[in-house]
Amino acid sequence: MTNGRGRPRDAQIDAAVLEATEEALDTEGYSGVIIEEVARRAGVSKTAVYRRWPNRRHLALAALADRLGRIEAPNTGCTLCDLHECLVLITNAFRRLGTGTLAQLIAEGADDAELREQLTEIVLEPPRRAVHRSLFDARRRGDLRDDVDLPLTVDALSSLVFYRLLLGDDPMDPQQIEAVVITLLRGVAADAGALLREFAEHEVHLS
Amino acid sequence: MTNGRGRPRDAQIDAAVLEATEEALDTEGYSGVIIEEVARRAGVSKTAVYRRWPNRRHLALAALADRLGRIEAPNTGCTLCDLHECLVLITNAFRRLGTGTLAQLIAEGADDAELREQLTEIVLEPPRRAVHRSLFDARRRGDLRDDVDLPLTVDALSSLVFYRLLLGDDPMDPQQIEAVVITLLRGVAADAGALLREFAEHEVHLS
Amino acid sequence: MTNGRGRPRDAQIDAAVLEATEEALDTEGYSGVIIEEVARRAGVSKTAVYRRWPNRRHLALAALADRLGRIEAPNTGCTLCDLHECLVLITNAFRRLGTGTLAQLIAEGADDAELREQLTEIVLEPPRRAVHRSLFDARRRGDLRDDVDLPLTVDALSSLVFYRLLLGDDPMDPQQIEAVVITLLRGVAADAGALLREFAEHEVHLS
Amino acid sequence: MTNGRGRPRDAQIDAAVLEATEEALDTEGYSGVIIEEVARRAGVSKTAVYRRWPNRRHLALAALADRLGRIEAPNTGCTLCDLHECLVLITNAFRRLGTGTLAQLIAEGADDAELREQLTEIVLEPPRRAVHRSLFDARRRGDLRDDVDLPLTVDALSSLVFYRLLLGDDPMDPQQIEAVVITLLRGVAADAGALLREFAEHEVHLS
DNA sequence: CGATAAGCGAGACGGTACGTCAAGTCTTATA
DNA sequence: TATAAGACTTGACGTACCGTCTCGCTTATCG
Repeated sequence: MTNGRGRPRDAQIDAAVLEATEEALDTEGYSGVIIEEVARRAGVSKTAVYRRWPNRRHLALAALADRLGRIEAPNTGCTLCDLHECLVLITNAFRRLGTGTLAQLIAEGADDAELREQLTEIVLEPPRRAVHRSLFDARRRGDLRDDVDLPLTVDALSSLVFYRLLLGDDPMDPQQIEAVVITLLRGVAADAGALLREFAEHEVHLS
Repeated sequence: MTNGRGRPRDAQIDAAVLEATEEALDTEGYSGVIIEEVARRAGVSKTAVYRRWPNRRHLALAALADRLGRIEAPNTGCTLCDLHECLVLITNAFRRLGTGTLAQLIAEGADDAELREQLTEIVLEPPRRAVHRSLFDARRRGDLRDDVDLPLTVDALSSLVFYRLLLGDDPMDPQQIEAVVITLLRGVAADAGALLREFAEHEVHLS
Repeated sequence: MTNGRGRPRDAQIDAAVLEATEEALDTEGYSGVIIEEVARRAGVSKTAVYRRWPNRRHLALAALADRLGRIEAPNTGCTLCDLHECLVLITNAFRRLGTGTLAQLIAEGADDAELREQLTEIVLEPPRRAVHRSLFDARRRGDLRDDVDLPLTVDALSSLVFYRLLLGDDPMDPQQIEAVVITLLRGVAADAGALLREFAEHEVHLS
Repeated sequence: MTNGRGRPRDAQIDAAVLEATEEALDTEGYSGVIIEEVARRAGVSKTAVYRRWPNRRHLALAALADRLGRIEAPNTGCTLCDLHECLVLITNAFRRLGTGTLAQLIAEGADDAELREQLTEIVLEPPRRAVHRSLFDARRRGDLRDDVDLPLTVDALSSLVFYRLLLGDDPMDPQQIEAVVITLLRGVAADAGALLREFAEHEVHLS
């Protein structure tokens, strides 16, 4: 792409801008991400910002992605444990985002297909994949009924987390997550009793 | 409140402005709600708009509320039917909203506690109440297990609808709703088999 | 005109509004005469104000006229004394007006012939007439040269007072007025020496 | 000051805006100087205007100053000629200003000390300086009495011009100026007769 | 005495312009 | 090229005040 011709981009600028953006996101929310201000705080010119990200939305998204990091699906062999852990991870990862930030980005996505795609890919898919992975393993182990609609179940589980983040007064706590996972598993498990016993055992070990 | 003193507000103006706003919301989304333009289209002055709603956000919310209207909890005596019907109603009510509108409003709520409150009260609570009502009746009939966490179950059901509206590629269709309701009910039902049989019967009658 | 039919106007309202206007004029200047505020302070409705004065300009002018009151030409028989007294009266009458008020009214007169006329008639002419009267008497007494252009001399004398009010850092004080009157009289007097001697005598009497 | 950093201001914008403002001033008067309109006519954005002048008042003043240009004191050696010429120059320079413009600016000065200062410095002082210069030279030549109060005489002469511009039905014409100058000089001259003879001679030469 | 004609307070209404803000683009000079 | 600085366009915001109009109510005079 940039094949060495001319002055190379200063990598420190990328970092400084992202940091300033994250800070703005934290303290003021998305609408507080004012490019001129971000640039000033990063000790950088507006030009340098726009050279890297085409607009505010993408900058914010980049900052978000930077912060979210990776969510890895746990794999303990205990279905209930895995799912519970998954949802806790997701909740925590998003918790620090101001409510508005994610919503705003979703909103902006309405006018910008590319953004929507990136948002999905970067922010939404990773947690979904983790949940999917856990359920997939569970099914392979024979823990789930054969007729379970996997994608729908993935949605059912992750939706609650996002819903509470976006619209609830506060995000889910571990007990609530446990209750939901148990309830839902009862609906999809081949042998719910066995799963619950296994889960109880693990909990004992943990405590 | 306004005890007849002074010239009364012209109710037609309220109506005209809301209509113009809804139209803008439909065709351009939230960011297309430009007060000056809305006023112009409603044949009304900007002042008249600002006299009623303090800013764009509140206007948009009012228009939304106006459009959403009431969602009434069905009461057929068949738990599965009720819940299914509920979710279908909600999905349809929100479907016509541009994706972004709701998200945008949620986002704006981050900066405006009053708006957030109204948003909850006006937009979010009504569907929740309908679902709650259905579940409440079901429990009274003894259809649900005694240890069911009702509010959490309400969330679990409504969350999926909103999640798909906000973040999904498209909203839920009736089949998917059915699958989810069945799955979830399996987790909370006192006697899932009975409920399913009843549901099947009703469906026969309908077809 | 208003032949007694209907409820008669409340004279107290006229007074209260004028007073409030004058106060506004004093403290904030013409641009501080905000009708709504004036009405509020007078304990009166906007309607009542507009029923009496067609607009802000006329209201302000009325308040000004109310305050200026009458300026009577002195007639001591001593030309220099009369003129001096005249100019002092004028200066004092206008002194309390905020600089801007008069200027603003003049400015508004550019768009409003009626206002301009009234402004001239009510505010500007009275002092001019007093000066004119003094000079006229002086000429009749034979104190002035026969070829003196009376209107121009009137202008020359009053102009300085207004100039200092409108554009100067501060209005004229009595010493300055004396200096000017003497200088100008030297130019128009039939026998300047005599007039000065007479003036000196009067001053002695006064002290 | 601006040491070459950043994009330099476009001088054409200054010019275009001032021109548009002057035009508005001429055709509509001060109240016709509508920033949005001026910007449009200058083919420039409102922001660009506000970057240069903090508000309407200052813009109008700048336009005025731009138009008034310089008034240079004549120096013919003939006191009467110099003064006459001075006043004619001033009258002409201001004649084209709509009556209201100057008055309005004076009025606005009441609320804005900075404006008042600039107004004095830019608009009022130059003509005063020209008159002062003429009188100063005259005194040096011994044409004036020794006890003459120079500043006051300057005021006496210029005041009439401004008075007629602001409050008169029309500005002074050369004959009137001549009459006034002669009258006033009679009051301050060391030897009025000599000055008048000199003046008469010059007039002959000119015709 | 009741109809008629104002006056009045409260406040909605249309209108016009204001000055502000931030986004994103463009133009210099410098590194 | 990249960068900093900052000018520039664009488009909307929310505010302020003007002068008008519409209510419901009060006060006078006239028939």
